[in-house]
Amino acid sequence: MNRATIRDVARKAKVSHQTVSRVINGHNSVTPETRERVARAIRELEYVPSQVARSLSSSRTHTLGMVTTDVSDHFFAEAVAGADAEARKHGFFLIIGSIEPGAEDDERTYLRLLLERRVEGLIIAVPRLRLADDDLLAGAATRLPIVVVASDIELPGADHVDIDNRHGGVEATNHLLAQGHRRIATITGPLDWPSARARLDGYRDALRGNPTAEGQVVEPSLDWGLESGRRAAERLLAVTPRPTAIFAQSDLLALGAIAALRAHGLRVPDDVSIIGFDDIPVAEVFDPPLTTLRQPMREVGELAARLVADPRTGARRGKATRRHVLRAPLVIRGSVAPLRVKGETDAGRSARVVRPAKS
Amino acid sequence: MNRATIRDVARKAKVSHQTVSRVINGHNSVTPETRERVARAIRELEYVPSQVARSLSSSRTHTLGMVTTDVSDHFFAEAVAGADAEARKHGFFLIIGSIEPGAEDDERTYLRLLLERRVEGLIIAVPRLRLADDDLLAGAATRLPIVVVASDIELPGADHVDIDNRHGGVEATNHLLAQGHRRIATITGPLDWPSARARLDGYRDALRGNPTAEGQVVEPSLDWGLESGRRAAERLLAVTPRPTAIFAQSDLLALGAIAALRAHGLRVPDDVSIIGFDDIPVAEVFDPPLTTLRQPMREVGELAARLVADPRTGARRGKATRRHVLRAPLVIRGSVAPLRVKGETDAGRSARVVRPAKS
DNA sequence: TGGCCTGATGTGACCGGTAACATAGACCGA
DNA sequence: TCGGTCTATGTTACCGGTCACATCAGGCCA
Repeated sequence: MNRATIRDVARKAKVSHQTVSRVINGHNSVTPETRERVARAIRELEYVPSQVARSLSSSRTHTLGMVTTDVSDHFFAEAVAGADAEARKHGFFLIIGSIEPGAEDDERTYLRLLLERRVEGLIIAVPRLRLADDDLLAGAATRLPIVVVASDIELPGADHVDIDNRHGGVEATNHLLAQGHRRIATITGPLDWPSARARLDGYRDALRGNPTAEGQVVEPSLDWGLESGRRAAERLLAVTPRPTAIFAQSDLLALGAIAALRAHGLRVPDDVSIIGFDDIPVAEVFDPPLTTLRQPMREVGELAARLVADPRTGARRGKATRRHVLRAPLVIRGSVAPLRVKGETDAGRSARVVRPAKS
Repeated sequence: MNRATIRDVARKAKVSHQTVSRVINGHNSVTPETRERVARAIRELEYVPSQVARSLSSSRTHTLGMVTTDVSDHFFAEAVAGADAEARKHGFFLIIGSIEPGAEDDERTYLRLLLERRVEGLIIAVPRLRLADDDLLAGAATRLPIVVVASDIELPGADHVDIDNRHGGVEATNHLLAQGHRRIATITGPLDWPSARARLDGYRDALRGNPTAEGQVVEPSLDWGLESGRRAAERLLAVTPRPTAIFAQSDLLALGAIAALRAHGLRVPDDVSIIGFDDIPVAEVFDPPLTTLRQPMREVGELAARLVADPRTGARRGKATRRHVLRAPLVIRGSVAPLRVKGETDAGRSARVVRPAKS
């Protein structure tokens, strides 16, 4: 047997289908007896209203779309969780489209599918978005609220939510400087990610702001993972003079680097100080506990969802871009130590001083 | 201006709306010229077909629903990612409903919402599901394919996908036994999770299977997290004689425990061996690298999605329950060491032998 | 007692597609 | 030359709700 419809219920309760609709939607002008009769019919027929039909006639889907980079990345998983929770608070469902690494041409397909489903708002959390000048996206921006997360594309009418990565980069580097370090390397994320570039800019800002710093040592990575951190650290070990501190742009990069250093008999933080970026759960129990910058990922997702779900934002459609930037606070633990001035080694080596770079 | 409809396109291209429909769906019997004319009209009007209307008339939504425990949990995030990828391969979209810890009464609401959206299949990954005898769920099971993940509820007609937790528990414990350990404690997950109970059963099986083992020391936790692991380890430190090895039912529990032991001056694995369960990414770079059982979480999600999306499975509707169990292979790293037989301490203490428990 | 307002309920159109069937030429073999 | 078949296209109903409006019975007031 097929699903019961509103008319089946009506027939059974001996009322019109419109009255059933009224009962379902909790309308007031229905007699208690009628209401009860309809309710019973609904129960007996196991009637479940069709959101599909409802959407078609009311042209409201109560659905938000979110396109993200692979959700197995902790950052995005948290953002999705936050967005989902917030969306529901506003009466929306979240459809996510998680883009597999490598299948980036999915973006457009996804966007299209979401638009076909008539989502009422869109969250785009794809840092390496190549849809910047896509007409599909631009067209969408004129008819529904869009929030862009962690990306620097310019999309007129869309809001942007991001971490203040540049400031984070400055803070991380300054923390190392404040501990007396002067030869500070950085392991960056993939430089086609805006966040990686911004953190690198912050690192440079901080070094430039401190005349005693000894210039840049930049190790870019291909991804944000452990193995990349390990490899980057291996390369840094070959640098002379060896840096005394490392700013790793993600916690996984930091942990990978620590593992590599340990494998070479170097202790953290005694021999090399390391600061990460993220504050993933294990950062705290690692040995040494990782000093890092806490990214409020969940809040990013929540804010994004609030912005698309909130009618006041919707009204902004087509207006100028607005940027919302969340700070990543410094969390001091045990992977950064003051520079040892054992009267030698460091001093001896720093004879070859590297000038701070211009750029 | 409002969204263009199929009839607007038809008017513009001077054909009937049905012809437009044919073009959209790539039907064959359309003249190339007509096709081109329609395609142009579509482009000019920026027409995007409405999946909503399409679903209503074809009664196909191409949507799967997945209800999960909070996706910020690594296990479920991976499962969702796997399910999403697999679903798309079969031409389905995945709507997830992530249940916040604490708001477990959401389950029913969620299920209802998904059914209202006429999902064509359902993945239920809520271990502590209290919907077992819910008529809503039972009714759903008769009309659409359902796969239950990591839960032991009996749902006639649904497939079950799970990790072989009991066997995993046996393997973990046997590995410790094989290294000479006899006093082996376990830190369990929350015991209202079937997986936690199954792993505990496995632990018991293994101890019972080895007559020289010295009985059970069970420390249940309230959740799977670091802090719980830490606290459980604290409690284990008070046990005399102190266990020489610990089977922690999750990696986070294991890492938390290691942190606590370290804080008390005990070294892992020299003083205490620890084995985890999960194989989260950082397990490998931890100090010591964590010996653990690798849960194929992504595969679980993929399999679940395949089962609901595959028409052959759909045909099974209403049939008996089928169970699919995936093995969690042992990953040997550095947190388990052979029992030191320093000729004393251990031997001395083990004077007070504890009989293996009955249960 | 009639007119008007209000609350409860019913009627028919409509949302934007698809499905089923109808129609009109073109081609084709007998 | 004619009926049959095939191809390209059109017509109309229908999916299951909501919306706007119609109707009808009381209650109230002048």
